Amino acid sequence: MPRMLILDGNSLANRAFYALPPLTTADGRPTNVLHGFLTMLFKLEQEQHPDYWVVAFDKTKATVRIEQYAGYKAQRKETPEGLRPQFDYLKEILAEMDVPLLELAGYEADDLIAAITKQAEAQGMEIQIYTGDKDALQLISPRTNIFLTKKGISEIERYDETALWERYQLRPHQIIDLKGLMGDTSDNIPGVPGIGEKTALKLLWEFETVENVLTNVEKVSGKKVQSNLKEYADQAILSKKLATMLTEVPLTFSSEDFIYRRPQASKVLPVLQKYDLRNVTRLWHERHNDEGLLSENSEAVLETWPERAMSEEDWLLQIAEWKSQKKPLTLACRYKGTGLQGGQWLEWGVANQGETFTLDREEASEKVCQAWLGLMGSDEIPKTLADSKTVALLLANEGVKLKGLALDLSLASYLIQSSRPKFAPLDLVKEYFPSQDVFANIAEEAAALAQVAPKFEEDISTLGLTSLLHEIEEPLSLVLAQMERHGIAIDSETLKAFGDGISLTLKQLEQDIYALAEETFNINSPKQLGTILFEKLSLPTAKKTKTGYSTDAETLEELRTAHPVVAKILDYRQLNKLMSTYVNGLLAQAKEGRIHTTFQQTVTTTGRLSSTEPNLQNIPIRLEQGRQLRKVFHPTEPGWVLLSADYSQIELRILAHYSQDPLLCESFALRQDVHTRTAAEVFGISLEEVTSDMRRSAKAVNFGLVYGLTEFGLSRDLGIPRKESKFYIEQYFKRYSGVKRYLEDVVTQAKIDGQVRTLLNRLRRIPELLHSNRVQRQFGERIAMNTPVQGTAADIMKLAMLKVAEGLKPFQATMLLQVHDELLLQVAPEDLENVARMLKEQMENAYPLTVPMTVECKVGPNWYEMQPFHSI
DNA sequence: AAGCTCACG
DNA sequence: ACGTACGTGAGCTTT
Repeated sequence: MPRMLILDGNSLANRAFYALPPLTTADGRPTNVLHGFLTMLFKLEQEQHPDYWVVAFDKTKATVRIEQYAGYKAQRKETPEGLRPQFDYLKEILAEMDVPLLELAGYEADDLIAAITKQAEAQGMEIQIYTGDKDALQLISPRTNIFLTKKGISEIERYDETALWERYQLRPHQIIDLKGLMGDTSDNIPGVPGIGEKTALKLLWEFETVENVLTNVEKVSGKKVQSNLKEYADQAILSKKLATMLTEVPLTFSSEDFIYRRPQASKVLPVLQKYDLRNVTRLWHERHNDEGLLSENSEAVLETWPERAMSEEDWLLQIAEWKSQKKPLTLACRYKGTGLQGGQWLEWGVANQGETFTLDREEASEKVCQAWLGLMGSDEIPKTLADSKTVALLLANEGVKLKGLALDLSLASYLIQSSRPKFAPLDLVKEYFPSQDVFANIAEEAAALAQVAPKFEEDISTLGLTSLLHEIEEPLSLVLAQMERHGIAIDSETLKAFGDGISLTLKQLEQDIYALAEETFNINSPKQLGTILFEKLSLPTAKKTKTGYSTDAETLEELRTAHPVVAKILDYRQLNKLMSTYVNGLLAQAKEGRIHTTFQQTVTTTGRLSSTEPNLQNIPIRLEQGRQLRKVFHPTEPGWVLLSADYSQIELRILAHYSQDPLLCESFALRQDVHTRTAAEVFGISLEEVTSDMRRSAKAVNFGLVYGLTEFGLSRDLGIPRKESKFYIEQYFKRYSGVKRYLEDVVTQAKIDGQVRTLLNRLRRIPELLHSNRVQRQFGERIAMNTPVQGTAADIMKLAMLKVAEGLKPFQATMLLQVHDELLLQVAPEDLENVARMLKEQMENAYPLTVPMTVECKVGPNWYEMQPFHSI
């Protein structure tokens, strides 16, 4: 079916104008709408592959509707100054892109859209309408879908009849009735006073149309509503009329007028340059690069793979055949609950060589289920999945260990483009089959995954990510599944008691603060707090945020001596954080004495893991009061101990390895305290002469290096003048010129490649390097400096986790948590010595660098009382 | 849903 | 003259 894209130029331009910051050309002409609109258009072009497209614009002044109702759109503000000229720029660019434009004196874009839609439907096209205007929902039909901009313009929500029903329980033709009753302030459609969306919907669910509501007005519940309906009956009818999009326009067009022609670089690039549209230009290039680099085929359409109906006997035979012939299977799974908590599989979709199957838990016999689970636990059947960690957890709930994982498509997609937000099956398929909209059933989902799999494999291979995927990320997902499933033991009683103590102090602090402020207010509200501190108490203001006064800890620390309430607030903040996030947060998550976090493996841009629900990677440690919390984490088995292993200075060691800077390398080779050594070099003194203050400064410099050092950042971190931080940085780079050269080189190369890589070849694209905004570009430079370092640390830790998981097998010990450069295990006391030795050995040698890696082990009865442990 | 604040590496 | 250290997730308030 040919596909037509219709864009509401005015509506989308307005959205873009308000959603985006005020960008301009070098000579000051506004361009934010151009950015927003064109970005969207390019994306649509790439994802939807239109056969026809058109952008409709209002041709204002005397519209037909003004004759009907003088108030119509009277409310509407004048087009803002920054927006008006952009319509002309936009039309100029669209013309160069060969995008058909449509406008007609006296008519709004709305009406043109309605008219085109009607004709296109008659010609049997599929129609997609893009707008921010909900009125368009009235045009929904089996052939026509509406795509509404959600927040800003970057997110789009698709509406068909089903989606509309789910959202409002209305049919498309009732949208005008809805507007008739509730009105629309932005279009100044009056509606009926006192009737908003909720009441209007209720009325329409009962009476279907405005006319029917009015006929049956006596049956309407609610006195006020009823009397308003009577009084404003005419206005309701008129409002409905105003909301109706006109399909009769004095214009005939043929589909020829709207044919999609591929935009020509020779015409488009110059006009993009004319308006300084560097981002859009970059997008243009990216699109063409991507097409060259990746095996995307815009014409690709999924094949329909037939589903075979299966009796119990068929299933048993089929499973036996797969097993004996070691057939590779692609699997999709529907389940209830989460993979982790009481999750149960409901349906499996299976795809194999052009055929698909559905295994339904309700229908399948016990025998078939057992045979199937046998297949899942078999190393000999290669499996392609979209989310192996969840599947592994679901199978573990059935007592089966997932084996034979051949390809995890979510992980593959993450490695190809780590910044891509979603990795659900549909998103994965859409990456190569952009026109795929929904899966009819689980079998079709499996078939789609099976067809997308070779494309992922190909791109993974092209990008040099094969071993990172198959040898690290995929096996790691199964290790993470085990860790999540095991969980970590927590003592809820102690935690509650801890919370009770905090509560008491918190109440007292609250009273003290109210007394000192001489009024009660919400201390948790930065806005109210700001008013009290900076207006009522007239404390000196230092920093401001977008929305008002800044009241963060750094600001308040400055004011500590200015008023006694400030210290109380700082205490309150600290305790309140402990109470809400940690005491209450963790208590809510504890089940049967354990906490099971979820490790996210496809979230960070650098390759690190993250931890959610709850986040166990940010349990307090820096301040003693919060650190106490760690007492509640303990081993699950009586008598066992917790064992932790920390990489020491892993990121600086990686920097040393990358840069081969002689001083930095030597420092590690000699196993010196690296911060003391840095201080000695920067201040030009001997190691013995370094004071603790000098060491502290040097430590901050070392930290900063990894982040992409700036004078500003260092001065803020150390609380020193910019001049001083500048001096430190200069001194540092004089002594450590190898580091300087490396950091310069990595940025230069990143600008050439548009990406950086870690030691294990993990890739991060850095589009920020091409941004027109200098701040953004510098951000890109810091990313280029930081990602290889942070990412390599993540690579090495992941590799170490695999080796440790393997090494733990002979022992009574479990891996519990990973906190970026630390692993936490629980161990039976008789195995402690051996496990600690293995742990240190495997971590230190996971991926040898040119400088030694060191790992510090600690042991204790809980996560608070950890003492250094040196194996013999 | 966005902004602020703050916990961790 | 600007606005900045890198990477996360959660709770709370305000819009």
